[in-house]
Amino acid sequence: MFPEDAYNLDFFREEGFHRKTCERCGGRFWTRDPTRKTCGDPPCDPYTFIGSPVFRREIGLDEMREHYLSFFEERGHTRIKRYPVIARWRDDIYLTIASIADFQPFITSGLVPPPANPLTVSQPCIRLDDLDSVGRSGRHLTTFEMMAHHVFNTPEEEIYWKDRTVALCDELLLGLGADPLAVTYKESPWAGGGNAGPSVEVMVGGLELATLVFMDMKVSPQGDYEIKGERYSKMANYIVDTGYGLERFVWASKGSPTIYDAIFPEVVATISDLAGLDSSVSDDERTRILAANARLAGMVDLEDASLRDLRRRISSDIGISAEKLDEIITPLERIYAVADHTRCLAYMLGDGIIPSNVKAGYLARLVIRRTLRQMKDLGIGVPLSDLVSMQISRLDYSDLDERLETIAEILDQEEERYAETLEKGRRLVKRIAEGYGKKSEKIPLSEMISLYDSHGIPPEIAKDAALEAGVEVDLPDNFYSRVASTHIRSEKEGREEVTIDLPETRRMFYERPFERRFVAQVLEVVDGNVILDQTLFYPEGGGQPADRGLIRKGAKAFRVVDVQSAGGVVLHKIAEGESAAFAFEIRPGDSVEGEVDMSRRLAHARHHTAAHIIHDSAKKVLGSHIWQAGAQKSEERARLDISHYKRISREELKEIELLANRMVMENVPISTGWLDRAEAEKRFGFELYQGGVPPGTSIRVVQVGSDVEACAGTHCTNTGMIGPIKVLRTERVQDGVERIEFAAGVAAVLRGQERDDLLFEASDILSVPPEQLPKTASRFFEEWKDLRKEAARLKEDLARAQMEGLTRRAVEVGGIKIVVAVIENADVEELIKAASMISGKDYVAILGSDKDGAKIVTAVGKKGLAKGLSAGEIVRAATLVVGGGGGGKPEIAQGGGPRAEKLTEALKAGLAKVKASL
RNA sequence: GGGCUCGUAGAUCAGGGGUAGAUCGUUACCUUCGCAAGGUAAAGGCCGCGGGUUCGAAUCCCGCCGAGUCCA
Repeated sequence: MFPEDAYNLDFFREEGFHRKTCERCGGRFWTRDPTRKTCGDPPCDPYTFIGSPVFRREIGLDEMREHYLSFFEERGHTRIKRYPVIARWRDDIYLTIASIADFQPFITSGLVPPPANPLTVSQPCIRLDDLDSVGRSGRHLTTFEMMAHHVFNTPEEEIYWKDRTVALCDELLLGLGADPLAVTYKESPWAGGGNAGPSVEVMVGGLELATLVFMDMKVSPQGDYEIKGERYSKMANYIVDTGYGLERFVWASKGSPTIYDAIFPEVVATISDLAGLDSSVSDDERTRILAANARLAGMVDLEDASLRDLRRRISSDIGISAEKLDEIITPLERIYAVADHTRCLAYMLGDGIIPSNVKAGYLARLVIRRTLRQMKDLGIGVPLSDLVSMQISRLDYSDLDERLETIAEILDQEEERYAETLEKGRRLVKRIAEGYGKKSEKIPLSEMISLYDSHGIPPEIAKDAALEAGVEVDLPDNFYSRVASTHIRSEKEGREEVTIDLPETRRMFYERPFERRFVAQVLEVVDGNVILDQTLFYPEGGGQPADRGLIRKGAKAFRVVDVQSAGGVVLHKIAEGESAAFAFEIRPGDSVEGEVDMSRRLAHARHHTAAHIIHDSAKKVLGSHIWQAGAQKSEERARLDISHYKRISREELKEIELLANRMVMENVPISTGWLDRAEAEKRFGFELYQGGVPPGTSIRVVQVGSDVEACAGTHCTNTGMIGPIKVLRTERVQDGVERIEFAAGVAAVLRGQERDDLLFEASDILSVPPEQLPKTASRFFEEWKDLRKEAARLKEDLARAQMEGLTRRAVEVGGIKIVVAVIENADVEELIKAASMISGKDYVAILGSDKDGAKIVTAVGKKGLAKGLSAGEIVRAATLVVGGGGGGKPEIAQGGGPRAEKLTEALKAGLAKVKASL
């Protein structure tokens, strides 16, 4: 735990606060009220603000946000713009879940200075953890704005720490008209994301309005403090991390029965209208029920089981039947959920998340489908895109019109797709249900899990469809946890960080990008890697592969096969067979000469610059929702993955290619340079970070025409240097991510030639010029299909003719007529046709052919079957002779073997088998 | 990043080593003054693509392409 004095603030003492122990939960808290006995946090205290607001007057979202931000601005904080709700700068989370998430990991760790200090921001956050409670509890939201002020203190400079933080909070609350005696500060150790520290929860009227975290520890196995089972030690930097719930402030100011009524009453009203909500319940009664619901729900965690208890308590509290309560409250819950979810989608899609089956996109789809289900239950007929558009218009996007258009298209497509999935699902369930229905069994749980897991059919919908077919299902209450338990979790392997205790290698490839040779001093040789004081070798990074080349000492040359960077130190890997000699030959302190394979480097540079151009062109052709989702370059080709919600058409692709080549022909210079991070972000925004966020106070910014990216790669000096750009193909790597494969420079010419070769080879085969290939190919294909049908018909005719001749040559054994014959040049299909015709005349057929080895087909007519003959057994006896095997049904069977010369003998063996069986 | 499922006729899907099927739709004919319905018949298949195993692959195995879905 923290030291005893962690919460002993001068502020509390000076203001006459008392430190107390809650008589319900035992937690410590601070209050001005000498008579207070409980900490203020539910369930120790109930909601008291519902119906009796804690602030002076009602304040809406926009006004409250502005009030907060200007309050802190007036007190020395710099207001900064909100970050996107999709955390593109993080690789550990998909969504921005707190204001502090904006500054992790580099700013909190001290690697990068904050954009301002101290600062204030109102950061929209999305948390989907309590999705099930949204709409039901009266207080849960998927999306909320975390208003915050943050301070980043260093050992050199402390801006302010605990006292001023709490003082500011207190001033804010009292300024809004909160009763000083009603405000309590509850002590609560905080830990998360590898950091920890003391925190206070700020409670008013039973509602937690803010949390003030004093982050001053980090995870450390040998640390002195233990919090929630992990050991922590003090950090040099210490950070004020506050979080004020904008929506809760608004709710507290209004005292409405639910938070939803407080923050977007007009959206709730619109959705109610669309749902044609029955207004037979008086507003008074509804308010009473909701207030009771919210008050009680505030006291408990919402699990499915406890929801039922909750309902029972409410119905007895206000004296109506549980059924009646359900009838009134369920549609309201759905309306609230839709109001919340559509706002969540407005932020998600507005900030550029493309729905997908993976990653952040999956979360968007999850919310979309949930919302669609709720809308259907409510009987809302308008498209989801209408509701989301209404929500987006409330946000402040500068390019609203283009966004609205794209988002409407995305949502309409999602809605249509979900309908298709469900329709397909219903058919599938019906088929499965019929299968179990026949056996008069229930549909087992395993089947229900597979329906959900593999086909996305929610169990409720599956159940409905099954009941329609008159089949019961096995559906336990804990269905979803059963699904979860079928997924085995695999532990992620942490990448080993190589730390080398040497100064950073001087990287000369930025100033002298096209210089081949350099002289450097050897600092160290480790595991076949050489470390130099400076280098022209580019280490792998940003999708650009490592350079190769030579390192020379005197007359001896060693091949560099890989170059990696570890903590700023560049490692040059020497070829396997040469590293022993190298270690012997070259020692720390030696002077060596390096030589970079420049044709490889140039190919990489061309592909890298071309990737930026393709990205820019794609954005122009497809829309501003395009983000890079990954990239990889090689000498031969490169690929760029971009976020896009549908397949790129041929036409669009051609347009992208054309635009890219125009940019090349314009031969504009490419500017690269190091910029202060904060300055770069201010000028270019988060669109800089297409390839991820690099660490460091200054970042390298590469500008190619209108495309500006933070990028550490080596680039051409002007676009003309790239040479031609040839787009090769697109691929859908995931739902919502399209891959464009292309080649640039020499590689583009070579790839073009390869395609020409294919074209010429194909036209040579058909003896037509390339421009006639499509027409000719389709003609050939049509003709081939016709001929195939013709051949089948002819084989039928031929078989019939054969049959007539053969039946005349039948032998008779024990009352069964048997045809044994070789049909020259017949394939298996012909043999089968003839044999089945012969057996149709109630003969036994044993036919063979020596086309491509021995082929034997046997067939048995009705009479033969009655006597116990089996075509399968006969063919097995015969094919054994030709060194093969065969089988089939009793009526007809086929087989063969490699030893065609023994065909006649084999047929005899077949006949012998018949004789033996009779 | 991991898991699961599916690509067979225009559509929806059976079949899961041994002659490619059903239903709907299409076309023609019968019936009718005409239409619908009904009856009869026909047309319509590189069984996603490429390898492998096998006497034989739509079917089994591997790879690829395309689609769907659940989870982190």
